[in-house]
Amino acid sequence: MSMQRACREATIHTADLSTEAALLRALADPHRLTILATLAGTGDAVCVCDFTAALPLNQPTVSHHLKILREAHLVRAERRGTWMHYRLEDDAYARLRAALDAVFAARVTA
Amino acid sequence: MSMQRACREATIHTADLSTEAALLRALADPHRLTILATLAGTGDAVCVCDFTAALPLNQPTVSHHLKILREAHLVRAERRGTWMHYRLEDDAYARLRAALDAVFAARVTA
DNA sequence: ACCGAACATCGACCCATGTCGATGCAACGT
DNA sequence: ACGTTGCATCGACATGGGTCGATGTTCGGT
Repeated sequence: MSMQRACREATIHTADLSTEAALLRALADPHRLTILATLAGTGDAVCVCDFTAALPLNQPTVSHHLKILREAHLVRAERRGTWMHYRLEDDAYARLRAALDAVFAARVTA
Repeated sequence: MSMQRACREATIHTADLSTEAALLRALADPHRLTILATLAGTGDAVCVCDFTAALPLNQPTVSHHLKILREAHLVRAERRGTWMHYRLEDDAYARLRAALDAVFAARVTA
């Protein structure tokens, strides 16, 4: 036998990462990333009309993406008269960082 | 007029984030996260047979997920006789961190 | 050379998702 | 009260993605 009999057994990660996957799935779209980058760039609330004007999407599609980000608790909506303004949730970046670390800082038992 | 006429214009982020979205889309699956967490946890190469044994998926599906991670340059494959072993790409975590920062550290023009 | 084992690929299926037009709803002004 | 405007929701459609069985490919052993 010139080589070992079989591959050594490896300990498969057992923790459930479905919540992290759900959070990351909210990022898996270029238009949603553009929305988030805009909110992060201004650091302020942005009107929906600005997104519908700038993005190559129709208004219902923009609302759809905003809803996904809202349900992922990455953005928050607030009324200002007729207009809706969206801003980043304060812990958005931290929660995404934590999700990444939950995957890669998984040096558990060693 | 009791309130301002319209919402102030906001500068929409113009940079193309499709590559970042493609990278993050490779993460948007709980089983792929489990694979990555296992590779990060062991810090070594892991045999495909370990994944097929531990994951609630059939062998072709595991190969499919590994292919997605491979094409995203997050993992690397190497033969050891009959067995295939996968390991994390060295810059996997850094590239994901960079993708996140490309979105959230977008305080551009100010 | 043959066979078996490990993994990749293929084709198909089904569900999730991005997109849009049409419609509904809420708020403001007249 | 009425119409208008801004946004959300609905229904429909097309595409993409996860999953699996069947098959192909590569390698090692006999």
